[in-house]
Amino acid sequence: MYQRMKGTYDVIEDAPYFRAVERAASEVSRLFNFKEIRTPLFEASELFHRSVGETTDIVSKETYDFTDRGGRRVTLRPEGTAGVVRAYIENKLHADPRVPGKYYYLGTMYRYDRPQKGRTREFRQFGVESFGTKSPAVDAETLAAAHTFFRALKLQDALTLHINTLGGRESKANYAAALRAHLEPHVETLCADCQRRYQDNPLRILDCKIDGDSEAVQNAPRTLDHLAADDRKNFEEVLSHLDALQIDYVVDHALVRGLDYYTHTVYEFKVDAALLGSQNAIGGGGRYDELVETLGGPPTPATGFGIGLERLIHVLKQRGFTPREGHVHLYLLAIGEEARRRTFTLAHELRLGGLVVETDLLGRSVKAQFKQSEHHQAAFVGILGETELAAGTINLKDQATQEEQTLKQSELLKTIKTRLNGRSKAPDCSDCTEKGSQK
RNA sequence: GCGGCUGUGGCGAAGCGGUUAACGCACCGGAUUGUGGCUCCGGCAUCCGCGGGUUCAAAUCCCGUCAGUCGCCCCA
Repeated sequence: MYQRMKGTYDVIEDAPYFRAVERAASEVSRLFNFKEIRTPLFEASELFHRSVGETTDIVSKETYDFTDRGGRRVTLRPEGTAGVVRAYIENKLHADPRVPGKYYYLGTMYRYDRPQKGRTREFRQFGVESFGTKSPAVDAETLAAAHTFFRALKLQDALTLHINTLGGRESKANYAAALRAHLEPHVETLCADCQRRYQDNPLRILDCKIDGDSEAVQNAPRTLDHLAADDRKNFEEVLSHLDALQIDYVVDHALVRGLDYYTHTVYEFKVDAALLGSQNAIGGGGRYDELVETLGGPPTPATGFGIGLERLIHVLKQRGFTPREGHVHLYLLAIGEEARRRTFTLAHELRLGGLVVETDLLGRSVKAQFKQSEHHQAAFVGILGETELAAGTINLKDQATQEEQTLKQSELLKTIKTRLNGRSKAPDCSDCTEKGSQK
């Protein structure tokens, strides 16, 4: 038997959750006027290596790299930003007079990681990118979009926004140097990973789980103390914009992020560890003012975030969120061959009228047909036998009340719609009435 | 990339070396050929993730492999 590849899974029962979340994402994007962009699932390996960073965990051990039949080095996208930036440059979107240029994406990402709770090799993200300005208001606007998205899913009080700033290129470099100088006498005491980070990317030592609590790291200089005046002002403006929007946050000086392209504002959305196992980040993002230029475009500051959909859904489930499910409105039950021929065509007519209809196609016994109607959780069962066939009527049984009435087949559609809409709880018939009214 | 645990029908789960693989739920058929959900009767794993080994004998022991799961690293 073939089985799915490690770290992948089939979305079946969860499909309604994804639909709900994706719908919220596109709806929020519409409100904030982010245009949808769909970029390829794979790109030249070089693109990700250059943008994400050669020494990052993502590139050094988690990318899906392969050589295609033409000998090209190809990589399945591990995150969304690099591809969007590539498309931004290649399609000359910087020429668009609407600045900032605002885009959102929804799609699968691939990381060759060891799967565990909240982590698979193929996963989905909703992300947003805003190009063309350093304005702190834009950072705040993207965060407002994320906040609105979480609010739409009633998740805003389950998450905490952790935020920090790395400063611009110079501040970042100055800080890295200061950090190195501070840690120099302690290098020997650091874990093996951090000894490597000391060379490659000292900032990452700050959020190391092993050394993060050590005295040397605790007493390390803070990013804020090494910021250029402008950088500090910029960060303060982001925060004041968030205050103005009443978006809560925690300034977290140890927050560094694992991708090299970040500058200035960086942030993560975290949930209680208990909800997601050891994974507590549901999304993250920040500013990447150098990346567009690094990848060959004109100097273009930008900012954006990515949010993991399956982690989000995991939290939604734990909080009791249930997506609206599809319901079968009517199960048409036939007694006898002649009647079966009629239910077959009747089902079609009613579907054209906007009802969700099931009927027996296998010649099942009456008892078996009733069982099927239960399995489908049909709101109504329509029973058609010789008598009804001759009279042009049908017996309509309301599964909620068990009441059965005989009515004309021609009145079925109207009767069912009326009664479904009059019902306080599900089944929801908004879809069928919309379609019905268009006819 | 590293470590722990796990893998028996659609699902849950017993069996842990001795020969027809418990049981519960679900499902299917019948009692009841035009009205189901209760009850009763019957059916439903040529086989215990896969491959190999040990043994007279393996679902049960060993090795490998695949998958799941949890943790580390890191991130979504």
